[in-house]
Amino acid sequence: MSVRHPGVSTDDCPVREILDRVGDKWSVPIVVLLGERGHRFNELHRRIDGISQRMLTLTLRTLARDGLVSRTVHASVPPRVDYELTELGRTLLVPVRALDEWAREHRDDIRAARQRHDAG
Amino acid sequence: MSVRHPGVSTDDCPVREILDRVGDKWSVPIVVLLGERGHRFNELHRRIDGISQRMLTLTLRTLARDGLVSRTVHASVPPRVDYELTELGRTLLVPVRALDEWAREHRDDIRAARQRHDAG
DNA sequence: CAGGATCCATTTTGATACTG
DNA sequence: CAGTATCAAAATGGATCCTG
Repeated sequence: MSVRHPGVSTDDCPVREILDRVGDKWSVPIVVLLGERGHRFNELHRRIDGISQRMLTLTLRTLARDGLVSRTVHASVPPRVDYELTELGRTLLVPVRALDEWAREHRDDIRAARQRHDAG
Repeated sequence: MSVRHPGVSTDDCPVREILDRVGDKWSVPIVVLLGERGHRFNELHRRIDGISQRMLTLTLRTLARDGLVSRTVHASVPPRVDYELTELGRTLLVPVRALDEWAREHRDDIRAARQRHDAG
């Protein structure tokens, strides 16, 4: 478990590698919603407050590229595209929810720390 | 547990709030190293591959402001400053390590998905 | 409906040189 | 040793308009 002279580079720090992928502004909200159930494009657009069409497109594209989200085009008029988590994406929900739980438990601690800091 | 019409805004999504804080390029590596033991400034600088003095300073300052890291100045010549996780910071280590574990287990899956995607 | 294409503003990060 | 200060580059995100 221990290493001798552990530098932390991106290569040695897989968690940084995944934060480079889902640490952006919109990936986690998308993953969380898709964890609930599959969604269509505009459904996500409506439910994610503040996201632009552009960022929704880009983020979904990256998530699909990384194998976390699947994109299913139904040949119909009007077009219909469904997004859902892949199996890999669903495994990611576990640590994401752990982080979410931590966040809910400790957001006030962080806010309080900030206020103390900014006051003093 | 369930909500009726759950939009996802930053306010409703605490996990996004903490990713805004530790989702940057250097916070997690720093937290991980400090989770091992306390470190001095240049010790961190040496162990974190590629970080600039400036980013180390800025990131440590933010982590301290958020109450995740403590900064202890020893009045000595040459100066000595020790950084360590606060108790709050240590609790963060739990979900961060969960994410780290996920990353170690699945980084190859993501890489493979990328290659498939970029090939096809 | 589900995007694509442009252009622009902001944020984040890095390089470099200097200091108590 | 542990930072500051300044400047520039790069990544990220948003607004707006257009289309199969």
